[in-house]
Amino acid sequence: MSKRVSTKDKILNAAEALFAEHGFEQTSLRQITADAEVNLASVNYHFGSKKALIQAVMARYLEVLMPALDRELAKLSEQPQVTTRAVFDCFRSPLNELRQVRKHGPTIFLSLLGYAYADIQGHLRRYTMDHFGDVMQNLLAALHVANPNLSPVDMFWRLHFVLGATVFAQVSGPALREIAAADFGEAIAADQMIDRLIPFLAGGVDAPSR
Amino acid sequence: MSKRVSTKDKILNAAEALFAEHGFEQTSLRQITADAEVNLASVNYHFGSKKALIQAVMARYLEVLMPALDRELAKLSEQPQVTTRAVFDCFRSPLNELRQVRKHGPTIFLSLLGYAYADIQGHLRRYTMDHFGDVMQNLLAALHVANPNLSPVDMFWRLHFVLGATVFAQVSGPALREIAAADFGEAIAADQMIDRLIPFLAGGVDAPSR
DNA sequence: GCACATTTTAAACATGCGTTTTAATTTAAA
DNA sequence: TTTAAATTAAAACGCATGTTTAAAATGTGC
Repeated sequence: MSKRVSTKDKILNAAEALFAEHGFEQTSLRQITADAEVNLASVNYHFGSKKALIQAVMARYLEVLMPALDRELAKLSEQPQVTTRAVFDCFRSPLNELRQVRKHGPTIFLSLLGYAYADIQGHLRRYTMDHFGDVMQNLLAALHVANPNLSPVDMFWRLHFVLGATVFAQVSGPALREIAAADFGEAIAADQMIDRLIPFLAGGVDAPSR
Repeated sequence: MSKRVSTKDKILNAAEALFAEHGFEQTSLRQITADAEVNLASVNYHFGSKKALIQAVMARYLEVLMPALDRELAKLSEQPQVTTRAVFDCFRSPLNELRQVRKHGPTIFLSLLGYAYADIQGHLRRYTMDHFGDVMQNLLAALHVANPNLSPVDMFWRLHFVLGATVFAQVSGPALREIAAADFGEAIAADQMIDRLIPFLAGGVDAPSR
């Protein structure tokens, strides 16, 4: 009944799970191909290199998320009033869409984004910025409308604090949830974290600048 | 005139600079020993292993910062009123002290903390938590006093959002400063970033929880 | 100045990595 | 069914890593 999965997709699926859990550099092609139950050489055959595989994994997500986020931001810009909170709420439905397509989609994507961002070598940073640059600009613009009192350079930094809090919480999410469960006897699902995150981010961006 | 520097210290100095710039995993013992101008084997001779070296580098910072931060938090707890902002200001003087001892001390320390925190394998996470656990608790307590309306579990998460924004901004600091300089023609020193960061963090922690 | 412990050095070791090669196999078209 | 292309498979390559070894050099106490 179930459709045959191509080698290419088997690799992508195994790779994204391992990347999200261990990062790009720490994940070997041997782990990936073992998990995917394909031959080691097939990665280089289908993708050319490990770098290209990483970019392909990211592309699968960016192609879904980017248009969705752009749509939400466009919708928002038609509103008479734009609050910081409303800007961040624009992320909710794209991420939820992603969750429907892929169970752990948002978690994986944000983890990937975190690792991509922390990537010093920059080949991924350049790649993601090429695809994310426009959305970044739209985000900055929307946040500026919501917060005209903040200087562009202040907003630039705050947007990166936002990104930092987000991806960091996501990357260390499993460990943190473990600690939280032990300390508070309360399990926190990944999709609940964004509910905790958004108020924090909006409060940070809306804060007076000194 | 200048004192002879021991091999051990030469290794520690070279290691911390490279760790802060490239992370723990991406830095090889060969890079470290080349920069330190010592023999490759001396790392294993003096420290036993790369893991032990990493912990020794962290320890040098923790031993300076932890007591200083504890002192500031204790001083704060004697005040009649405690605000979230005041809690975060407790970091200023310990970090400045660090800067006087080591020129790029705060930058390096926060970068190290970031890499340590992102470290999945956990040997460093466990190590740093052993040394940082008490301060974490004191921080949580102080923040709870400043913000009694927030539930412990909410505070737990927000503290980690804070940590995320901080270390992330620090780790990607060089690249971000580069972009900022290009986009705004404005160079931003590392020690000015904390002035931008603290208002953001305080605003985030003080935000309503939904 | 000698004997012993400490430290430094150079070389090799074992392991894991991304990649390439070459042959076997499967797939698809004629 | 035959033939050519696409894919899979196993093995090896070249390189970088952390670590270990054993000899040389240096320092130290008597």
